[in-house]
Amino acid sequence: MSKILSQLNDVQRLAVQQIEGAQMVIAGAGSGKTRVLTYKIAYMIEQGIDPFNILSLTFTNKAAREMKERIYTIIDSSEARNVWMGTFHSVFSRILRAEGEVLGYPSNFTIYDTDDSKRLLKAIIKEMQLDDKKYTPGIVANRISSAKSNLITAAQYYASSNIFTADQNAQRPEIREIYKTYAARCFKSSAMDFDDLLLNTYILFQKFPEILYKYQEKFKYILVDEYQDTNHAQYRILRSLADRYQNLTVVGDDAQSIYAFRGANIRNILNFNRDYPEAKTIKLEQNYRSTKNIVGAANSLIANNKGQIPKKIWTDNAEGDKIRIFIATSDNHEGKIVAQSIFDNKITHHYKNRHFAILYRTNAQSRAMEEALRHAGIPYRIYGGISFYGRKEIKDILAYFRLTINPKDDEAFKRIINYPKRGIGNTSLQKMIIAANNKNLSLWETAKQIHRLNIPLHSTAKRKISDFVTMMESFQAQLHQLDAFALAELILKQSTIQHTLQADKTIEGIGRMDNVEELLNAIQEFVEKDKEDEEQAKFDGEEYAGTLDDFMKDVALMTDADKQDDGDSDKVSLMTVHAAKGLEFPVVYVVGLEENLFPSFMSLNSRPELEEERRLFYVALTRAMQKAYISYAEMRYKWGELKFSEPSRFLDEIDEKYLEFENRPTPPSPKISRTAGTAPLNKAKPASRLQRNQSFFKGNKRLTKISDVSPAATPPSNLKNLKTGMRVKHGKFGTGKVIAIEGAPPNTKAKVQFPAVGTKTLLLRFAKLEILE
DNA sequence: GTATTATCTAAGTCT
DNA sequence: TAGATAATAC
Repeated sequence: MSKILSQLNDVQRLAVQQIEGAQMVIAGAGSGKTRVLTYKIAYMIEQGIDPFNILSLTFTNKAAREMKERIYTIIDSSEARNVWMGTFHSVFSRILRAEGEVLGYPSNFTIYDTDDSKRLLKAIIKEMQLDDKKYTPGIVANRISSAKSNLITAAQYYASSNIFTADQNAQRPEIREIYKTYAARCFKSSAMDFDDLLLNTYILFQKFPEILYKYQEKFKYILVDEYQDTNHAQYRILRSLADRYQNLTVVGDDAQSIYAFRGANIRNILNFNRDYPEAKTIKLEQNYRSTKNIVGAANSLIANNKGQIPKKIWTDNAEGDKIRIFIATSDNHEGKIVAQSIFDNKITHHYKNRHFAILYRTNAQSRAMEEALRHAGIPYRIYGGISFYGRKEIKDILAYFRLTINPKDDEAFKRIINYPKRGIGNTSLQKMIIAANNKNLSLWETAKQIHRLNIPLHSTAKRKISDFVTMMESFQAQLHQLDAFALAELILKQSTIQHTLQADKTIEGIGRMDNVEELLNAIQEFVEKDKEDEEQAKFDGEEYAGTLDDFMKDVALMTDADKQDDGDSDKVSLMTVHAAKGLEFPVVYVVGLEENLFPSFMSLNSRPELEEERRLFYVALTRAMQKAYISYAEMRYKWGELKFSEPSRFLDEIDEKYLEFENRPTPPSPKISRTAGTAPLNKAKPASRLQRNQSFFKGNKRLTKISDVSPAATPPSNLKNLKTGMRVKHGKFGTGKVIAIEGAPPNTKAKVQFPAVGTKTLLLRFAKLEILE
């Protein structure tokens, strides 16, 4: 038997050996899914299939990189580099850069990230003079995004009476206008947003059969990871690509589908056999990752979902410890408990920092964890949140790069026309925008012709604008003369960004400078790596010159997960459960298991959404190899307010035999005097499990918001008893006297007379007033 | 046009 | 709480 096959179990081997035809692998958590994919590709190459004919779509670019490396070692050859491997978005952007011309896009098109899209939408909404309460960029962006994910173009959206009616009913009839304008503006700027990468690829293949044919011939073998999370657009593209040869392997687990919110359609995996009647289905049910307790707990949890592909996940691994549940008094306390537990585990069981992960539902929860870890001297790394490329200082610099590469990029233009300050303020910019829209020009073209166009601007302003144009043109001229690093340095200097940043000696300023350094390092690394690859690239018939536009190609698609690990870093990982998909850790802490948080309050209205939350928790639990901990806090800061929370219903869904409740530590919980009657949930202190079971979930009645922290709960919010005439202390204004109280909670305001600063009206919710009586 | 201050408002997950 | 925006003063 081939060496490759001998390293697999029977079912895995079956999956690997079937090269031809359609195949669906249902891979339970920890069942060696990646192993199957990796070995299958290795095996295909070993069997003589040309790696150039293989397309492998992974969930992150990092996963692609790691898979390639593993294939190198399995087949002991560098042939693996010729496999096309990457995320849907990165692979399709590559195709669009090569072929997009027929759709009217230059190969240097910009990829707008969410931030760019929302800024543009905001500008459009403002131009159209719509009510920005009804039309928030977020809501509109979601609407447009889901349309695109379902392959509905702006024109189709506009023409559909069903959609229009739906929007009308939602009090947002203008969305079709916004979408239309938005699409036109993006096109004019030679820009695509994330969804466009899919939509346009689809259109490309539809409209140009000869191009589709070319890629069908190229990708005779297609493998897709995390198939349960593909959306309609991805589904349709795959279908057309695989149509000719039907050699399509999809791997996934319906129990781990957690991306419905961005259009993932679980039916894709459920209907695979209908789409490909000849397809073989293979189920990987043995879990190699986790202990019996963890697998058992996860199984008992997920059993609460309906309508799954039936499967029985089991394991041969050791029994392991029961899952321990920590009950904390507050979010900060939760952080301390987790940090303490990590500390203990390190000492007693000799774990390294990198063996731990802390998983949470929302990014905001990371703060309490960070603080506690910092305090305990435990190094950590946060994935996600505001990613590196999302930082303002980085985005500003990237905007220079973008405008250098694609001068039509209006969002980049707006970002940097007055950064660093060069005296072209908002008024001038607005005038330019109006002129640009009237003449149907990009802002760049408008700026270039600023002297010729009839724009009511002062001549000084015009001169400053043309200075800016001259500077940018000098960068553009260097684009293919200098390598990325040299040009980046030049831009930083000439634009005076470097100078501006260096002048800022505050801690944040230094931090920003550090980030810029890091960006430069990344560019430097890229240039060097590119030089190494140059030979190979030439062989591929591509031009890899290590220039800035090369560097920028993938930046927008880069996520934190894709970032190279900074060497031998031994750090605890902090991330959302979503970000943890596909990863595993010896010890996992899942924190914040509270109603309205996990499951999220957004999901409580419908069964499908609740089930998705449950799958999410399932994903979280199954990341753990040896030990899993779950925690929740009885009180948590939300929206700047301390709120009571309830243990998550999911805790009760796990079979109790897998759980072990920590003795409730008894720190001096603040004395709580609940006002009678105001608390519909009379169980702020979930003292016993029994009590919780009886009370917290009755039918599917949505829980009343638990917002009324009673007056005595915390000193800063001890303000319900505030009366006129009282003396209070304010952090900034000093002591003063209350002269009036107005408004109803939560918007109660107090008028306070401060001897030092005069009368102030303060929102009690925010002002930290202290009563001095 | 810009710097500073006050006020508002958002907080779900991601390519 | 923190970041964004509006209002204000310069």
